[in-house]
Amino acid sequence: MTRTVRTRFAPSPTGFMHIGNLRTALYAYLFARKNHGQFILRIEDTDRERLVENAVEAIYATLNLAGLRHDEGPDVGGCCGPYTQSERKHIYAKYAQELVSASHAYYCFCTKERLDTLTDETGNRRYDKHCLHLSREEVAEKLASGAPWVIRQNVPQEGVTTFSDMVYGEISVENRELHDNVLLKSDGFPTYNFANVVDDHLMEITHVFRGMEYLSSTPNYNMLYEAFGWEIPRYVHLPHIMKDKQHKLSKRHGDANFEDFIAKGFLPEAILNYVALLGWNPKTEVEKFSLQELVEAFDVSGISKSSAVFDEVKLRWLNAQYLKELSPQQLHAHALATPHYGAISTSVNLPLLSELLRPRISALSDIPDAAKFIDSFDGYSLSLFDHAGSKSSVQLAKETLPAVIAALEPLADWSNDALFAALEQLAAQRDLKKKQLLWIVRIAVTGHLSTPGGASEMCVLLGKEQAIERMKLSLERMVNG
RNA sequence: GGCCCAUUCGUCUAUCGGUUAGGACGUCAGAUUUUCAUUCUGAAAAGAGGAGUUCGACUCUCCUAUGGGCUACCA
Repeated sequence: MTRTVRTRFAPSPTGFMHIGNLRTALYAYLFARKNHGQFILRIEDTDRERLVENAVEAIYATLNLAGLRHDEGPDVGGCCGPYTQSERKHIYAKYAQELVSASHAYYCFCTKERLDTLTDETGNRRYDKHCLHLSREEVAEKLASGAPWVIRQNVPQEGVTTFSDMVYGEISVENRELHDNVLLKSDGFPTYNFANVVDDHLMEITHVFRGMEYLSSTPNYNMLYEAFGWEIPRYVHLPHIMKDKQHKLSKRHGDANFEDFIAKGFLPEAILNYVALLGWNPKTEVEKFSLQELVEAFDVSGISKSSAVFDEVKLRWLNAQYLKELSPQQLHAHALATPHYGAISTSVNLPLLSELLRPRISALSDIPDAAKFIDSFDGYSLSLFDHAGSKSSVQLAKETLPAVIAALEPLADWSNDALFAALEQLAAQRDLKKKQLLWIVRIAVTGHLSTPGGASEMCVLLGKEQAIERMKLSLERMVNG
């Protein structure tokens, strides 16, 4: 009988959520959901020096934003709590003792100075099992004297350990390459190596999803499982997400965390979708997946072994796909909720602006640039009127603009249709190509090469008064210039 | 240095011994268009190198190169 699938996401609260972590969480979540299992959140706060305030809250917030609901965790409880490692300190101590009793671990009293002498010429340090050979009496004596101690794993130095990973397959390591890792630190907290094994077992984790940096230490974990007589979980090691071919995505280099991308105006579902595809292929040509669709499509066999470079350009494309599917009202709501509408003067029809912007931006942060013409109009370069594609020029603009103003000023109906009809008619009258005239009007009214819509749309957006005024100003500059 | 892992278009990837090596983003060129954008069509673009195994290798094996990871009382 197979056990219920249980996966976990076990971040340390050392800052915000970076993209690699998010993907690990995603895969663990997808796998659990796909297999009707449980997804557990565990906080690994055993390194007291690296704790960052509010980092736990940030983890909850991010998971929530991403829609990765956990079934068990510090905030929601569950059968196998507590889910914060610092609250489980006594548990690790107990299990460490158990290992000591069975000679799978031992007390070590070596000082940092002694340890430093163990560093070889290549800069490597390898513990020499010095304290393993202490007699029971000597250990008791040192313990009683209050000397600082740690508990180390007693790794056999002969033989080979082989394990199987669901992504990387069979991997073998010579035991003599393995170290007597510290299990329990002198502050009484467990190391990651130890806490992980104990917790994953106690929390009945069946599938361990984690970065491939743990591949080399997996034999150590397995020896621990074996020493306890516990069932070894299935491993799913994940390739790294890279900034470029050489460098891992790291928060130290600035970007690359989920919150930043949200702030830049990417939709959570687009980020998740993109990240899911980095290192995993769904075996179809479809690229757009909702979270639910990812759950259905997810399969470990599609995870690749090699690392993937994070490509923001493709993320932008995917995000644009999501943006286009939003209704104008939805996009408007999104835009208003971000700082990107902050700088835009309220003199224009903002909902209309949102609608015009929708097919033209790939992230909400594109808005300020796209809407710049609204608040910066003076002093644009008149050479914008010169455009070969539409056979337009400053000279032509100078000749035509008075007629445009004359035609539009009396217009009572300032709708897009009415404006477009009027301009079309004017073009015919003056024997101009529609394109020529529209180019002139659009530039005259916006002063920008690229705008979120055509001439008539820009007139509607700005409103009659401002549109006419801008045309007059543009004309004035041409005449005087 | 030692050990572990990886290597297909610029990027993400498909191919799990026999394909004109496919798709997507990006790029470029055309078409449509009320600018820009969207949309549509098309093009350029790849198996790190070398030995094997095989009738036949991108695919299997080995070597080399390159890149990454581990080698902490960090996770």
